[in-house]
Amino acid sequence: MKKEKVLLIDGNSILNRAFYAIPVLTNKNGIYTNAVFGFLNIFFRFMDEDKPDYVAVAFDLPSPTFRHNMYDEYKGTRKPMPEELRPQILLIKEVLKKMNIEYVEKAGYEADDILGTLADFFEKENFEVSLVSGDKDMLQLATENIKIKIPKTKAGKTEVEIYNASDVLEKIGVTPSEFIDVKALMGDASDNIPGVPSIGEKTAIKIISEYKNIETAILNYESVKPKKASENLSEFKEQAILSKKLATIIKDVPIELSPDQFKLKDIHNSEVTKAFEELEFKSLLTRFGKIEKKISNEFIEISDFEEIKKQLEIANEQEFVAYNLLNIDGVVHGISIFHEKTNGFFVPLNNFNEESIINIFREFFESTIKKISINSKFEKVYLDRYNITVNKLYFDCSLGGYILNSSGSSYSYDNIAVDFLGERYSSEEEIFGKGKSKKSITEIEKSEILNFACLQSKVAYQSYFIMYEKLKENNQLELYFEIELPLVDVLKDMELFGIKVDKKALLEYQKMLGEKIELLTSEIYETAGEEFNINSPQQLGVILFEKLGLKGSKKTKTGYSTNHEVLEKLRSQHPLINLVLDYRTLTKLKSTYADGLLNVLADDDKVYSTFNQVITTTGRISSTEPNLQNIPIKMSIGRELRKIFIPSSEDYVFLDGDYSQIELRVLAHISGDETLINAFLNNEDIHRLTASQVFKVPMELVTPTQRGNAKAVNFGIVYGISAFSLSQDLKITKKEADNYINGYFEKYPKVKEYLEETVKNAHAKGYAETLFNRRREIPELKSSNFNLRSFGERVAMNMPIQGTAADIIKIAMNRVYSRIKEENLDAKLILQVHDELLIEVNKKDKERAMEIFEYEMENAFVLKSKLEADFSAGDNWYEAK
DNA sequence: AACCTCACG
DNA sequence: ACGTACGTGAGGTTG
Repeated sequence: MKKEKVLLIDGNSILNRAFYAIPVLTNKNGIYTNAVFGFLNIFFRFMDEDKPDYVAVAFDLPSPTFRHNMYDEYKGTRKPMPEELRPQILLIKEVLKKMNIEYVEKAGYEADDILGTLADFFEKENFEVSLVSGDKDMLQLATENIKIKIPKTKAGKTEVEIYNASDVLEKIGVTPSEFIDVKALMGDASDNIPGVPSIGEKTAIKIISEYKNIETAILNYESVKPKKASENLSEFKEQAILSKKLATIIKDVPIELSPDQFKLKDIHNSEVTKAFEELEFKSLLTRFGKIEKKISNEFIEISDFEEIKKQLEIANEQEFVAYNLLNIDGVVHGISIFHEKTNGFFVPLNNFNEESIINIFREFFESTIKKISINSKFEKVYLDRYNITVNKLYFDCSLGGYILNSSGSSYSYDNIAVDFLGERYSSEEEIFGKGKSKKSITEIEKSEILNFACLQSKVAYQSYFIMYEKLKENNQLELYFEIELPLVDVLKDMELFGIKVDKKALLEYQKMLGEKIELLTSEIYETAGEEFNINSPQQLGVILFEKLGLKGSKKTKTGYSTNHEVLEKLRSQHPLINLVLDYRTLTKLKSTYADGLLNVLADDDKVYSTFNQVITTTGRISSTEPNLQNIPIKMSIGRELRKIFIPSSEDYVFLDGDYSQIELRVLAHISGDETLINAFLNNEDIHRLTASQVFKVPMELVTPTQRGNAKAVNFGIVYGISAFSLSQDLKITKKEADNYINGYFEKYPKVKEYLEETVKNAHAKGYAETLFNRRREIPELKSSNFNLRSFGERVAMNMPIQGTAADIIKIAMNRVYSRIKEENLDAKLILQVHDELLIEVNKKDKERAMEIFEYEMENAFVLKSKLEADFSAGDNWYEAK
């Protein structure tokens, strides 16, 4: 007969592990839920994988009356439990009760001992036992019938290490019972097992595998190696014996046990569903069938042209219609449509029918029906190749999700469905896989593709109504409809137009770099006395700090730090350093920029970047493939690269507009600080002014160093300043940095007030916001972890400043874009670099375009501190800036 | 995939 | 006492 299976769970250990693996989560009532959520995920994973018939969970329950025994004395020094975790112990127990899962606790006993007792009991009852814990200590319990399973988080995925008795011997090198002695020798601070000094895991395993137990090892301590271990083994033998007692998990906790009480029954009941809804565990609700919809025949696939036309006629009568282009890695495989009057339909595309089918949809796309979509910029860019302009794109759900909370990881339909509909559907990754093993669409069952495609437009349609209400409630409709949605078209045109590259010049630049790098490489090998991979920080570290013995190394997680800051300090110690620094500069330029740009250069000698509108937490846009927002400018050799970016033909020139100090102006405006506002109104040199204020010298006597330091202070203020970081940055003492900051706040008191107010507000509301009501949730503020909380506070100070600046330039982009259209100018907005815009214009329209450009940038919004920008024109990006 | 480094605002 | 700047994207090495 097949053995019955029991799943034993180390409640405290798994809850604890889950707590630290998942960022702090709360439901809308502010109840902490991350540990419970993580626990349940692990629990259900083992339910699915092991399919046990019986389940038991063990918890610690220390008893106050036990305080005086030796065992508890050692427990006294354990760190207190974080405030966010404590209530979750009760919570998980409540949830387990609702799921009819039996948990076991006994005053004065740790979960370990209860698990030992349970495992032993079930093994004797002839069960197959799985024991899940985050703790290696459990390995001593492993037998051929008791498997210890340890979940480990690797790269966001949970992998499980499984050990039976022979696995322990194979992987650790000792038997399970010998593992007790290993642990006793090495000790464990968190369990307050003293161990034997100087013996760590490696030595302990070596000793025990040789002598089998502590007692024998002590008897033969003279022959134990290494010497230090031998001495300590003798000197601390009592401590070693005591450690063994502490490390031994007991198997006879006095509890009444019968298998029946642990038999699984009715986990998926309405009580649990209610609890999960309350806790907002939407992804877990799926398994309870409540929300999950096994969609069968709900959606239809259509290929017949006449039928498509008929369906589109119905769509044409609706007020709102959601559509989706099924996009897998940039390739469109079909179109789905959803609205009130249908269940949704999907039209597959292939190379042969694509053009004719899209032409059938043309009328729909160009019609005045209000359209709802998820990733509309991609779709607009795609449809442009058929010369289709989507009209009345009314709502884009990815933008909606982003505005409602900019810290989301992605706004794909599955995430939107969970967040706004409380429904869980398979993500692209779940269906197709990822990386190398990503499946092609032909490998997926047709019905699944049908579902996947139709659900996207269905989710878009249904989410729209919910998002709209939330945007309204948050006062974000204007941000949505006046700023973000119009920007889709601006960015779309920027992506479509691209930017022209002087390929010949770029190739020359690449060649020049290649030659210089080659020379430098041999020079470096010669100076170092050997060949090594200069690109490897590890190898470079060995050369610098071991072979050459240079002083002043800093450590990273994996070895020596060799970053610019460290190398800079070493400059004078060895001629190799300068060579390496130059090498770094040149290889960076070559691989990231010269090679990188050539790799993405299209046949028409243009690069077509993608501008992502829903990535950053502050409201900025980002640029990828290629990233055109980090083209070198600070160093002259890098800056040269800007000469390769040119207008698309001879008749055109670049116009460049660059906001001056937009973030500090925003700070002046929001805080209302008169000194700062007046300085900006008079276009004073703001860093000089700050220097004169902080260092108490007249403006004209400010030294370049003072100005530089003041500039760093100004930056620091915007980033959410701390004296420590400022001192690091300026290489001064913390005390001096403190003085700078105090001096700053003394002279700009309203800034101080504002920053304090903002942090206070963010604490109260849980989010920070810009002048235009863009929000960023900051859950870190609730953390009991000092670092996380401090980070939250810096973010709370920075986000409104960086974000408002981002809002303003977006407004400017929209206006410049529409003015160019209205006045029919032969001009294109082609680039945005956070505080800078680049326009390409036909020389005939240059003057008018410049007028509009200047006006719209500087009047995008009225700041008390004024918006100022610098403008110039040129035949390439280098000249135009 | 994680980490380090470095380009920009 | 804690351990730090804010926001990005890309290329290279390494386990």
